[in-house]
Amino acid sequence: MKRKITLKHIARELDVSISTVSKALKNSEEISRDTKERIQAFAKLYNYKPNNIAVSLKNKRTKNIGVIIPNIVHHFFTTVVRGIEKYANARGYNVIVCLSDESFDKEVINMEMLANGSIDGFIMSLSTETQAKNDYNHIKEVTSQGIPLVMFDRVTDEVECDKVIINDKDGAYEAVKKLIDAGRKRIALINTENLSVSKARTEGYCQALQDNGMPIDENLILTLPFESIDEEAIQEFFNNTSVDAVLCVNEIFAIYSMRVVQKKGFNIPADISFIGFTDGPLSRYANPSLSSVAQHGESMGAIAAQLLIDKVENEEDEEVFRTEIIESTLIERESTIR
Amino acid sequence: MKRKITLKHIARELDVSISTVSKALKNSEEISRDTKERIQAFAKLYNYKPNNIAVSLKNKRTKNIGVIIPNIVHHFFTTVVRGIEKYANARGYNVIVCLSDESFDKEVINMEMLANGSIDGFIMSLSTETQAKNDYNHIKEVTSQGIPLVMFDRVTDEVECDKVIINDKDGAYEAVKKLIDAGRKRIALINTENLSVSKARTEGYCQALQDNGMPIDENLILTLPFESIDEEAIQEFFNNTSVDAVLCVNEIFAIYSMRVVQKKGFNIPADISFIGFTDGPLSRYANPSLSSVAQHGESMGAIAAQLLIDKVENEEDEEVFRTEIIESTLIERESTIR
DNA sequence: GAATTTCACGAAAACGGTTTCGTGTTGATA
DNA sequence: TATCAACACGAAACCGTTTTCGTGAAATTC
Repeated sequence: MKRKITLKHIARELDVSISTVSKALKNSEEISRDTKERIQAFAKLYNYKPNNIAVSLKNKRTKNIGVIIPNIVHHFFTTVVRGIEKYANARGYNVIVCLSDESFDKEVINMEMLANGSIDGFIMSLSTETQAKNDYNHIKEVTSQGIPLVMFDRVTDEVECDKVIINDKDGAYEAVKKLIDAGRKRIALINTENLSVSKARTEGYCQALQDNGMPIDENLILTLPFESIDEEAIQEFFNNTSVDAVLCVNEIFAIYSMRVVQKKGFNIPADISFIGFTDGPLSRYANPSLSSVAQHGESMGAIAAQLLIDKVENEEDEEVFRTEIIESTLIERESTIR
Repeated sequence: MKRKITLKHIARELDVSISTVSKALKNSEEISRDTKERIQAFAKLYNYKPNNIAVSLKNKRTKNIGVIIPNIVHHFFTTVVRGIEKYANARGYNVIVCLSDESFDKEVINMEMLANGSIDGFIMSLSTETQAKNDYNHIKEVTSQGIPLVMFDRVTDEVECDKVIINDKDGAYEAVKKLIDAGRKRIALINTENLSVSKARTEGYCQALQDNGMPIDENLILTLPFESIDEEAIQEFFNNTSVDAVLCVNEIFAIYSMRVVQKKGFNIPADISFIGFTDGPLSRYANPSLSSVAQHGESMGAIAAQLLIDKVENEEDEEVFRTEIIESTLIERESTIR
């Protein structure tokens, strides 16, 4: 077991001081060419790499960014993480991923753990529980310490920070508009409680109906507790409600609903059209494939990472916060008529 | 912006030494009850939390574990990450996730970055490129420095370390056995190049055929470059080959193949049965739903994390390496006949 | 009352780097 | 030959902890 070599070892071995070694490895002008070459050669030979922890302590920069998401077994969030990772890595940062598991308490614990020096900044998306509770003190605590934060997707006005969101309202609006233009009259919405994004999508849905002189029928809206599928509720809904199109705020609701109506003998898209949110593998490989509002998670992640790292590396912290809005894209597939 | 408070601040404020503060906060017997109470009250009031970096430097323990996976937009890997996270968090560890993106170079870079003090140990699954190249020097380098490593799923005999795998061979064997028992005669296999798991599954497939007196027909085996679906190859395969059952080494191949044969007018499972690997959402929500060999990613992650942390926290590093084998489970759904 | 413990705390080293500043040597300049 | 800048390097502080060891004062023992 060969132990990691340190500046001290090199210094002792080459009979120079630690400072000289440090400077030589940084190619400082202060050190003579001869000495630098000796030291650099030796360091290379023994594969010297500075200890990240020591550098972090000294520089008060960890080159780590903390990412807190509600769930990682979730296509959209993974695409975001991938975007963050790629961008952050390219700028020399590592990503520490923590899962809140949709729980307020875990979100708090994770933030506190990471806030004590482990990271230079946060990227996060709120847990459902936090959004339901509407308690953001743990987040304010962190920002008030001067730790940069970027929120994405599930955000809140209660916290002042950079944000990256998709235009959920527009995305839903456009989807519903498409359905209306295709002649659909009874357009249902399946949404979810508490979630900020679900609210925005619902607004877009309503707006589109209104703008086109169609009534908003509460009976056409099914609100489910959360992404865990309440199969009975969905079946009951389609038993009692006649619809010719459905907008779902996520993939799962859509896929499951499609199966339900297919089993009831309806044809998709002839009888009922479907549009979902989150353009994941389920949408792509469903049968029929599902038209979906793409959220562009990867660019969302990249932009979030860029905002964060720019802020981290920018000395003068001008207190100006930006909200980047990413346009969603409707991907049309077999579940709707072109 | 309230800055983080340190031991030094508390010491100065309360007119004691730093050591006294440190000990008092650790409830040391050395410090008088009075002083301890004063210090603890003050620390609580100002919400003192030790700086992780400083503690890490001093203790040579970061309480971070590095996870390197080929891809995060991938159901199986995310379940593993979730298992790791949950277990690690419960034991007070953070998880730094790095993506190799199936690239050898990125795998190397990430390992080197993390190995310089950022983490106490690694959990990883090999990138395809690494498995194809068969070059594991970057990994040996890390283990030779005494950094504990646990490999999962995509592992290699070339590196001595703890491993967690599923019984891929048995999983495939059992699946094929099920198909044979159901009277299938022409059982195809769609697998992938280079991947260790794909090889094991292929062995299981062949073994099951042999054990049941059935020939291994090379024409019934389609080997695809990687998980990116080569649609043409699949279509061509089914155009030229008559089969009554298909085993696929992943979900995507299976889902896509099902669509191909459905479009050709075959009924699943009456005409052709399908079994995939990785029991993800695609399998669950496919139409028909796909029978699949479940890999139990979450327990895999948890076990990997346990092996790692046990090793990290175990002083006497007895050089004994374990390979945990997790039994896979065949989940039967609509794509096969019961 | 002197010697010895016990108590409660502080000084300082250490972790592994970075960085400022000081200093001895050299060669050039007046 | 005295002066001085340039050069090349080292000493030491510092980041925020932990931990060992030392020590003065009080309490105990003889």
